[in-house]
Amino acid sequence: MKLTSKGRYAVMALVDLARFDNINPVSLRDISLRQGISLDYLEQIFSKLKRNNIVKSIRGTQGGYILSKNPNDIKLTNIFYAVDEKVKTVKCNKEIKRGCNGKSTKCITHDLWDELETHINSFFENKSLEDLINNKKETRV
Amino acid sequence: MKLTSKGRYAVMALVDLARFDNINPVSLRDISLRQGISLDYLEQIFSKLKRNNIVKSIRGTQGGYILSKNPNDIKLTNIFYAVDEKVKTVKCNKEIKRGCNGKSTKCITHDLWDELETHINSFFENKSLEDLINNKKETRV
DNA sequence: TCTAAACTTGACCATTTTAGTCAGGTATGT
DNA sequence: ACATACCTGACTAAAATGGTCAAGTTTAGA
Ligand code: FES
Ligand code: FES
Repeated sequence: MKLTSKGRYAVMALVDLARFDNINPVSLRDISLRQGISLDYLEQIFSKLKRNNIVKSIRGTQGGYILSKNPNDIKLTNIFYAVDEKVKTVKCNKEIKRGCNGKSTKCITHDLWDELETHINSFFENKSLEDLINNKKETRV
Repeated sequence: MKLTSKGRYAVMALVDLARFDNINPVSLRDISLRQGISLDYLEQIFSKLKRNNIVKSIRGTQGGYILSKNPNDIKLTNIFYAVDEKVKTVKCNKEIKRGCNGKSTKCITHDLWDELETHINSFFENKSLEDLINNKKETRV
């Protein structure tokens, strides 16, 4: 059960972006340098963030990205959804009315995993970008 | 962020085992058939569970496994630890006093991921096998 | 004593996912 | 014009996953 780089980077990059003023666009090159994330990889991530209306892009010299909403309205859930970082704990496909064992009944641990999924998602739903930009100072490990 | 089969199967198998009486050993073959888990794979998992003192083995005909503790004393945490299903959300290595960026400071999202890790682990710490064997009836999806 | 059931161990492997790289573009402010 | 920065799609090495396979050892029961 681990967080992938895509989700981690997406949040990192957005926090970085949000910490700078949201009038002047921030270039991916800057984020790349500051956070140590590959520029090419960031581009992939931001294309998804843009498609999901989390950031706006401004092309050309002096271009970059800006948030398309208030940091308070961007929840981790939205970010993760945008970059396909999904929480998947049950094995079965809930769409199909069929358990992971192929039977029409749920397996003996289905409810447990479902509860876990809800538990994890609640964390993401209750955290916004705003919550992450307040403590601006980097501190010692 | 997803749960791996090893962790899922370990819990499934133990719930299955715990539902049967814990005096007579339950064979992996039975669990395999009931839960639709590969026997060979189950053997790998149970060897870990045994090393971590969660189950006891009884060899020979009529052998099998029994729980080595009261279901109430077996938390999901213990099971996951035994089969190396670890929750890993931070990127850095906490042992080494160094951030994921190589610097001696934490990255801007370190605290967030650390909080997430705690949040997820609390779920596992508060669930015991006992909690999972009460509702014995399989229900419709 | 023989045999079958069941645990034990370690090596092996195909597939999928991850975490990127690379190679081209296109738009735009100066 | 040209440098900067976004945009797009293809590609890939390495790691993780989810097993399988083979060759044991132990022990109950006929
Ligand atoms: S996880 Fe849903 S039926 Fe098994
Ligand atoms: S996750 Fe710990 S420093 Fe980045």
